[in-house]
Amino acid sequence: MNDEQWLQELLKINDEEVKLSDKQAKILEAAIEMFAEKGYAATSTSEIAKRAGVAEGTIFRHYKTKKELLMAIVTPTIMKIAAPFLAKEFVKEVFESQYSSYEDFIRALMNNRYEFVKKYLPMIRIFWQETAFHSDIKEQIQTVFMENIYGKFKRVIDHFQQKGELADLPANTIIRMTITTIVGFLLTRFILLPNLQWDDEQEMERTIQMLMHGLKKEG
Amino acid sequence: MNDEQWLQELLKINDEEVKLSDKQAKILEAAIEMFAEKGYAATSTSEIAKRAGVAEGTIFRHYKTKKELLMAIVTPTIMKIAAPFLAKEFVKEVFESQYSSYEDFIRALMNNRYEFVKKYLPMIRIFWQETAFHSDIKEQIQTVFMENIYGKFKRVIDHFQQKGELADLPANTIIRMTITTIVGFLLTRFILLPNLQWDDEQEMERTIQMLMHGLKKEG
DNA sequence: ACCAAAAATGAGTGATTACTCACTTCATTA
DNA sequence: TAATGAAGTGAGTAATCACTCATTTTTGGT
Repeated sequence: MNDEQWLQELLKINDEEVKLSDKQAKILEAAIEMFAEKGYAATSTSEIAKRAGVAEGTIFRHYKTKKELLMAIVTPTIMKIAAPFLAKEFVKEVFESQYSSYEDFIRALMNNRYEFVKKYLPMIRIFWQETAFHSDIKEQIQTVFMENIYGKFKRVIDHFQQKGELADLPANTIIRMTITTIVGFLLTRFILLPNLQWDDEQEMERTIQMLMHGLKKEG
Repeated sequence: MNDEQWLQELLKINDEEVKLSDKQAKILEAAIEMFAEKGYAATSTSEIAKRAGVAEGTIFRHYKTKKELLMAIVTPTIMKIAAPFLAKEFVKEVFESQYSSYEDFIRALMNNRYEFVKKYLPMIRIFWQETAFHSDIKEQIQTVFMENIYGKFKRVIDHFQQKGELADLPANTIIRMTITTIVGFLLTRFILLPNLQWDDEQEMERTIQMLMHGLKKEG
């Protein structure tokens, strides 16, 4: 995958192709790098222009404001973060064929999001950092979660509770604990303590085991 | 507790009393509020001065740079975050009397940190946000963790593993999962989704139960 | 009441900020 | 190849930035 393909893949929503001129791609790349490193507020448009090898005016030809540049990066990425839940056949696949247990489902989810975070780490950094300051980003995330993730996640949990695999805790609690555990691992692994020696496969399997023992039905 | 007492309590290290003039306290209060709301980089010293009801020059009489003002807030707070582990008798108390099980220990720890986060929420926000950008803050946290927390935490886990209460996972893994679970709950509760209707006591107990089932020795 | 030291002030500093705009260069198609 | 619109440019703008310093005000000891 060449330098621009990954950007195009990240930025396209609903398979709409994104036309990016050479300079535009350079601007986005530079902005992603610098926002991730120093944060949005501490990064100046002149720095972005310099790193992108572009005149400062060129940035404002494509994006009316600096904030609009941030949102152009952030908005499509929210969809990619939610990706595993977006497919129409998602629930059906979980129930009928692909995953015979909640454990398998969690394992697939974790592996999938592990690869995603690894690949788009700078983007994740930007979220981690800027969500706190921009309430509109936070709202977008919450909207996507409620409209695309929550309902499907709940049905998966109902399903495995009825099968007697999961404890009779409220679905909200199980969702929270599952996400917290997965996100907690990924953030620790890639952002908080990336320099430790990690045996990723083993640590993920242990994490899954601890989550499953914690959530399984007793008896 | 009046307006300045909580600040003095937060900022003192090793029980050294902190002398804070009226204006100085106002500056710190204003800075904490604004850094928490908008972030360090997006907060100007003139805004801080205005909110503190103080001339801008006064800030720089007490703190040579804006960064020094940030560190004056952050450094003592790191100690408070680590507080439960700092007492000399800590390990002894855990082993001999106070906690008869890892579950009791975790419950006490979680309740303690719950009250702390609730009380000093703006400070926690500042950490959550600025650790990403200031490597010196991150290093301070890691140093305090390694020197004051890690060793004691490990001994507690060794102890309860020998008693057969905890699974034979590596101590590092158990520490990571325990902290991730507690921090995950507190951040979700107070920062990510503070507006949900939380039954704190019940949700904390569920969280502890899931963690303990996840970590207990099988058999 | 007096004075010296400490604290507080706010106008002023040069640097940097996000953003504009008149202009040039490039790409496409007639 | 000439025409046209889009893409790109960079000097220029007012506003704001962190920080300074000469001056004034407050404080505490006698």
